Amino acid sequence: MPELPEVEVLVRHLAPLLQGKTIRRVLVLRPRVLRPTSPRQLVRTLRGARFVRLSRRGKFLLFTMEPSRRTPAIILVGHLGMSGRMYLLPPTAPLPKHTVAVFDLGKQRFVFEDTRYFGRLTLDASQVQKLGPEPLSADFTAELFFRALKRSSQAIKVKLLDQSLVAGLGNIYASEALFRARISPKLPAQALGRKRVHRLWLAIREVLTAAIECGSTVPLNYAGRAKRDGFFYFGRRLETDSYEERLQVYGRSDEPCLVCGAKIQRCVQAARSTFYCPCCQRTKAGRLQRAC
DNA sequence: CACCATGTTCCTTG
DNA sequence: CCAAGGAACATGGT
Repeated sequence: MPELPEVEVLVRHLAPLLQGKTIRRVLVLRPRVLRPTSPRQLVRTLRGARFVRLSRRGKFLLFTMEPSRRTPAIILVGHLGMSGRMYLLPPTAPLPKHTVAVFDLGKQRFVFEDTRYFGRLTLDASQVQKLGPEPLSADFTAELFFRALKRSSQAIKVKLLDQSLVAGLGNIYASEALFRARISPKLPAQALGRKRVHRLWLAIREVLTAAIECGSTVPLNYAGRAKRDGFFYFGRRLETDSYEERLQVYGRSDEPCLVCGAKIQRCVQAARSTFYCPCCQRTKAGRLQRAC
């Protein structure tokens, strides 16, 4: 369940639950997911360590740990990949099929589960340091964004997935932000003028903020086995009432645009699906079109 | 069997 | 150096 808002909501959920807890035992079931850290290395470093702080950087979770021995401060880095989940379970509960690692905390167990094993749990922070600015921080300015885009001929949608440009956008919110900014995903990044870049900059921040707000409002079941769990990620506030769609274009090909009614299109860019309204998100600045 | 999937990295080709 | 395309990683759901 990745992308910045999901990670942010998870971090806020986990932080108070882990705060101050000591890891009594470390169990690693999928060593590959730790790379380049070895299971032995992880066990040795984390056994006896205490959770001090949990934060987020892009799509990464950063666990600041107080070491058990007189060693340098520890940062444990987590990434959920496509299907990663982290949650607490009672020690008696059976471990899920695709468990990567388990931390024994005494009365509870902290579980990292990841069906596809694309995630990461490691002591290597090198990937984190390559990240661009946090989109919701003051570091991410429209001017900086404009200058970075000006240097790239890549399609803007593809560029938005570049974590060194801005950290945390993924395939869903990239499409959503472009729709909100009424910019075609196929435009070369450098073709965007200041005005559009500013609109996109704002749209990115709005889309992410709204998603975090939505996820924070809804009771989420992190450990639940539910297939289509009530993750705000998938669009609806709750499966109960409220038709309020959070996602306006993603996954909606052939459905009507909520603004103009035109059919939402799907295309493939960099081997990933992009969703957009061909009418609201035109390639050229252009003027009104009948369908809109 | 086919196709799709929230992510990232690596490789080849031009 | 850049960009694009494909494959890889691995496991599911529809």
